[in-house]
Amino acid sequence: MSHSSNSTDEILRKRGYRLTPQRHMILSVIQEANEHLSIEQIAERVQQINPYVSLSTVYRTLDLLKNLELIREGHIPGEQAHYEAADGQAHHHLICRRCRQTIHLDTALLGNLDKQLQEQYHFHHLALDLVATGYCSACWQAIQQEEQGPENLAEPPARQSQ
Amino acid sequence: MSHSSNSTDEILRKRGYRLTPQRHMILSVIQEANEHLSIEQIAERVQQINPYVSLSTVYRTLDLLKNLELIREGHIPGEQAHYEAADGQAHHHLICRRCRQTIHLDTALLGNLDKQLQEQYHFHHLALDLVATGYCSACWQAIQQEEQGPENLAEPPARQSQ
DNA sequence: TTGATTGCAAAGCGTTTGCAATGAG
DNA sequence: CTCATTGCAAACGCTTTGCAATCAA
Repeated sequence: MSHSSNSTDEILRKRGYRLTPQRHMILSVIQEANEHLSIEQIAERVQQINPYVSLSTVYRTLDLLKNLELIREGHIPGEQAHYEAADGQAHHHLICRRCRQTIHLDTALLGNLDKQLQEQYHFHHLALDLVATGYCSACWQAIQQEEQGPENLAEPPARQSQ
Repeated sequence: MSHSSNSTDEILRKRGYRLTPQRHMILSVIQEANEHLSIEQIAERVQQINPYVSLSTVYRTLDLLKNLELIREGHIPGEQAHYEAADGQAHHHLICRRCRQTIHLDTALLGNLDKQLQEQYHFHHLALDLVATGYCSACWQAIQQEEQGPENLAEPPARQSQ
């Protein structure tokens, strides 16, 4: 629970930026969350403290903090981008295409992939974002059912007749 | 170069859909491309053949083909979704945050990750989409330069005098 | 006839931008 | 003073939706 403050201030100043109250609030909100937050969630929480912080400022600040690598940005198709403190554990997502259930995957799953890419392509400051989609077991079963439903009820043992 | 046609037609019909000229064109365009295409690119190519195909149809068709798993959808932050034939090799992306240079990564990089997830979480029909971002070596050097550029040229051993 | 499909235009929605006002150095 | 930063409202751009017309079974 001890975060940001002066060291953050220096990081910004070194690059010619200021740690304004808005920026500080936004960063704090992200650092104090236990999960990643969407822009909407961030704005909500910030505006709970100061209702006059504008959405544009949130967007602009998120972009800045991302470039400074103080926060990480993640993406899930069909959802707003989400953000988490850069010093926390990164994680990935496994999503059911049908019910949208989302499982968080540990970064360890990808092993030393960053190092591999770094060495092979000479990229620096790598950040990985993996999204796996499929059908969870419940939905998978439901789908099977539906297929032998109304229309295609006739599906005899022997398949592939073409 | 031999694709779709009758078998595709059956896949659609089995689920109560029709293989309309529009759908066929859209799928063909994707299957005949050597790289993944954005919605815009797909619409462009389709409209080159028939200028009266509407954008909504492209969107609706893409969504349908994706659900039928005839095509795969991929995402790169800041770009439109892109599509490729489901029977081709999947691939991932390594992107430079500064110059946006994009390198295509082979699926092999992720090894048996799908199987792992399948076994551990009992998900079916898994599709993976990995996006790695960082700074390419050229940009990385450029950034280093800038940091000791115009402003912060004086970087004497002892700082923080505020 | 019935239901799927399409084109068009309008609506939606998240994000970005121009600009004047504010504030720190 | 000068330049970074902000709030506001307008502009944007991509995507979705309502609806009447069309088309296949």
